[in-house]
Amino acid sequence: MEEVRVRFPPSPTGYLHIGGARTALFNWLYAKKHNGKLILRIEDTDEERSTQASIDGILEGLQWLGIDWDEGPYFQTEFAADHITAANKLLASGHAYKCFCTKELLEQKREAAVAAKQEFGYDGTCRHLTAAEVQEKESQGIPSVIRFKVPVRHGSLGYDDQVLGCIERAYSDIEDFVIVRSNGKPLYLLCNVVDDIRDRITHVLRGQDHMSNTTRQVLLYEALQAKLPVFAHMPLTLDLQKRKISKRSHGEVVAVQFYRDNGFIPWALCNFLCLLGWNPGTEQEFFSREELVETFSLSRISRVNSVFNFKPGDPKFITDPKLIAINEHYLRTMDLDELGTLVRKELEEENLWNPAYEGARRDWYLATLNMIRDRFHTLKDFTTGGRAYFSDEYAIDPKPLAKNVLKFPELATWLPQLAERFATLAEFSVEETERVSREMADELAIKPGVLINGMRTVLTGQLAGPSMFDILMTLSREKVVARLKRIDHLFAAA
RNA sequence: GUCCCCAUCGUCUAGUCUGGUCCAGGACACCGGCCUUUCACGCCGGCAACACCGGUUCAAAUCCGGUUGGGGACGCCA
Repeated sequence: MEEVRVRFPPSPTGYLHIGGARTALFNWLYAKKHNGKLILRIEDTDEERSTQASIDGILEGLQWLGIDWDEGPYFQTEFAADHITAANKLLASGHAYKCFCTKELLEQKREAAVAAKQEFGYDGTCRHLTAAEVQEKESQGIPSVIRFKVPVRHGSLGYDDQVLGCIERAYSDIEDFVIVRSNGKPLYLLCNVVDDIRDRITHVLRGQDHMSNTTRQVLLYEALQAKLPVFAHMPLTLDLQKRKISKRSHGEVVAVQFYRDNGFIPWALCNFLCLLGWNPGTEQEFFSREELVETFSLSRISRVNSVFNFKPGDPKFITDPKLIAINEHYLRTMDLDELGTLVRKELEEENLWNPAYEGARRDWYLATLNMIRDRFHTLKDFTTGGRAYFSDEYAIDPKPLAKNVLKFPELATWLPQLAERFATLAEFSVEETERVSREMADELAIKPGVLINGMRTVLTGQLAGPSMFDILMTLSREKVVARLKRIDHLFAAA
């Protein structure tokens, strides 16, 4: 059987956004599923807008997501000769012609047509120029573009889309399109096809915004006498206003980098993205890589555009709530060693990493992550809300400080007294610490919660957290006693 | 103006091809309860949708037609 070869061809004119990432992911999944190859091709033929920063951003984004490619990255501009050769071939075979209409004139005509609410396609002015007329214009030095000559046929052109079914369009509705600029540089429609032919691409999986390109490119394949790949157009991702998402209008939240910078787990993003416009036909929503590769199929891609549920300025959700929920799910269920590696990066960035966490304190490190991960949302929480587990320098959140500590001024003496009892305990265990804590609350005739919650806030800086006595064990007797004793400043400041 | 695609809870979606098992299932979010030293997790429960109008049929979310709505494309961008 023919090898499956798919490609992801971003144009380096901006950062990798979630729509592009999803396209890459679907292609990657399809390649993996069929033991095929994914080709990465940077389509940099727009010299004015392509940037190196964008290329770097796209590559980094894909790598971070874990989407690897088998060939490339190829750069489209490096194959300019192929594109020119193909254009000349089309010219020679009568499938294309030189057009001398100026950009300005065309724009004028178009504007007039729009104003008059008329059709505004190319009118075919240069389509029927004789060889002599062409020669004369060229001798006068008039610049020209090369246009594809759409065949005059009755009926319509169709192709079988793997997602949408049979797509048809009347030949008469397709206008002659430019394939080479007047400066000799070939355009996307042509380059893309020439490269796909050269790269032996068997399946073209891209967004529905390319549908009209596909119709024209089918013509190109035919004229170039190349075998047509299989096409599949996936639905677009829109915002709540049903607008196409773009970094310009939506900001960082649609950029893949945003998720890396905000502590998201790469695979959680992939898992979320795959559910946007695709489903397995079962009620399964979480997939390992292997499961997703196994389950993925083009036939289950939706035909309906999906909405990225992001509300700008929402204080509770920095992005689509479902994406956050998926991230939380992986945070608390993923393999501890893997989590350890991800959290290590976060700790290192904040100078909280201790090499012993990979050695003597490995068990402590993983057990601590396991204890605190249940109520975290992102990897960032390990260095913010979880900071007190890794450093003695941590801030006390003002809200719990007021509610759990300052509200009971007596804690200024109670907590150091409790520390003293901990210090002299024969056995520093969950049971014993709880016993003496409750015992002391009894003696003082107060609710145990006063001591427990006060302790929590002093020891972790937080309003809430894991079971208090587990925290005690994790922190160690020394730290607990020390932290509970030096609390004068908390009251002094207030 | 022309062409193409689409239409189920607030959002992601199952069900549409192969009409009846769907007074429409799951997830997220939201609300309530249980658990509990806190907050989460977890568990249990609740709210919430077939765009509209016609037609076909014993029977329509499902088939057909129309309307409306949304999206995409119409570049010497990709």
